[in-house]
Amino acid sequence: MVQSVHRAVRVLRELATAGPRLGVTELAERIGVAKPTVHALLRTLESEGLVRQDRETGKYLLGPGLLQLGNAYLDTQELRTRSVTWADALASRTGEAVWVAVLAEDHVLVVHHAFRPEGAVQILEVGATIPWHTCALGKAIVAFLPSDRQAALLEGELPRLTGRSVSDPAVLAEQLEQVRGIGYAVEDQESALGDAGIASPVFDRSGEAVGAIGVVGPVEHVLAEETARRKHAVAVREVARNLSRELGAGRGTAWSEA
Amino acid sequence: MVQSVHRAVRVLRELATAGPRLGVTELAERIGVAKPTVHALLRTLESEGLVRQDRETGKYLLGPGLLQLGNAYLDTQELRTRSVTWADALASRTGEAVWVAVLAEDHVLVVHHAFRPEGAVQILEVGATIPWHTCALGKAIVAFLPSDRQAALLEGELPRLTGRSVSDPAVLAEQLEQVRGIGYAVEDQESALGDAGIASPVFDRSGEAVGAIGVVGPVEHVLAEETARRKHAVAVREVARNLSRELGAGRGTAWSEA
DNA sequence: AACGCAGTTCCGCAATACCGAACAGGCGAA
DNA sequence: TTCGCCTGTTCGGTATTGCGGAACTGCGTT
Repeated sequence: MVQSVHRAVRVLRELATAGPRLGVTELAERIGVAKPTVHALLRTLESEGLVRQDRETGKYLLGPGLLQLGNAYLDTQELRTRSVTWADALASRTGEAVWVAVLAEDHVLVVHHAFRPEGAVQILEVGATIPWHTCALGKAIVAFLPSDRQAALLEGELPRLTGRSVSDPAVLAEQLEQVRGIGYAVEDQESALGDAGIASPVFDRSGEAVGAIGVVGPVEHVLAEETARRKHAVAVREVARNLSRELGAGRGTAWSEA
Repeated sequence: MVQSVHRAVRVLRELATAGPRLGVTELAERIGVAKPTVHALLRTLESEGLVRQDRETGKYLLGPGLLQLGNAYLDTQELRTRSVTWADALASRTGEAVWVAVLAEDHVLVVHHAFRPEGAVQILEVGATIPWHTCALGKAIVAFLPSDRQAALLEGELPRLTGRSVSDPAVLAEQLEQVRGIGYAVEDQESALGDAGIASPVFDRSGEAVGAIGVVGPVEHVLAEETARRKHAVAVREVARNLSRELGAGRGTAWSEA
């Protein structure tokens, strides 16, 4: 484990989470490293374009090179490239926005976003991260993970984003069991009030859940009446299954075990 | 300059540019570093989520952490957040897609993309990079840079992307002079056949050109007839000026010098 | 069955990154 | 204006740390 690289990434993370425009001194005490050390790291990162220095205040903030690398990641993500057409189809079939996501640590990372066909301005959510237990995408993925990883996630932090977030491991475990039974997961305003979602897991040739696809929208559209909800669930599950086949998953993978 | 951080970034860059899914050995000889060293770097980056290892082949590819950092960069980019409403307005006024970009090294980096109001599927170009001299955005920014940076860019590599790309420094210098005169730059299929663009620079309180905003679309829409072209140019320049004011640029900045 | 090549591990050397202390520049208070 | 305090920055000695040669292991091929 290379120490200086580890510290450099911590610097980037700190700039990303704590407000941007941090000074050398502030960064140094946040990370617990001597000031000159942080300075050297910053200079290196700056020469690579991953960090830039505000000429007026002398403070540091994230650099454009990160966006290029982030975009390069998206291109390597086979799930994303393969999901584009399926996501579009699902969006027009359901009339709702469609998200495709993968699991990164204990958060869900949105890698593709097909806009709702109709409707006003929508902001692009690619790159957004959400705690796994507060969204349908996350529950869909985790439900089909090996049980040791599942247990680890259930024991981790389970923050509450809204009054409806579920933070009790026992309740979540039960929900996951249910997801394994029906093949899709549901979120009812657990990450943002007014928003709901339905999602199903996507598998690749290894048989592991590599991500999930699902619809996201106003709770009135997605979950209001039972018939609409069922129609959405069927559409989502079907698309997820097709996408999985395209990624090389055999018929015998987890979603057919249910 | 911290050596191991520099090398770690080189690893990431190599994975981003050369095809993804590179092996340790291949990376080692590309970068000119011993195999065990690269291995240690990769393990560190993997533990940070910036790199992941394909379990089947053992080869390495970019990780999801990069997307999170790239997105965090976008949030720090004041130009982007401020430009959103202006870009939407410009898109509906002109009926074309609108891009907002900054200069990163000798490339232009798209930080915001407002879709064309009408029209079929469009792919999101945020994160895309284009050589500065092959697009209107790039010429608009460079034209108002300090003359030493301008000279450096003109002396650098000027690759040709299409048969219409301009790679002669003298011709480009003349174009930049013209841009300074009229306050906007034009691209005629210099980065992709069939695509054209018109862009104006955006300034901040320091008076430096921090980016550019402009329309991009089929050459038939953007440059076909003189009247439409002029209308677009006026709209672009006006929006760029308003955006600059919002970023704190005084009346006395470069775009009014022309 | 033997080969070659991949990713991985080990260990000693010394190059390298770390940090304490001192420097320079900008801002606010007095 | 002057002082003092706070930045970001530079320097150089120390020993921690990362480096790479050589050896190991497991897979796919010949």
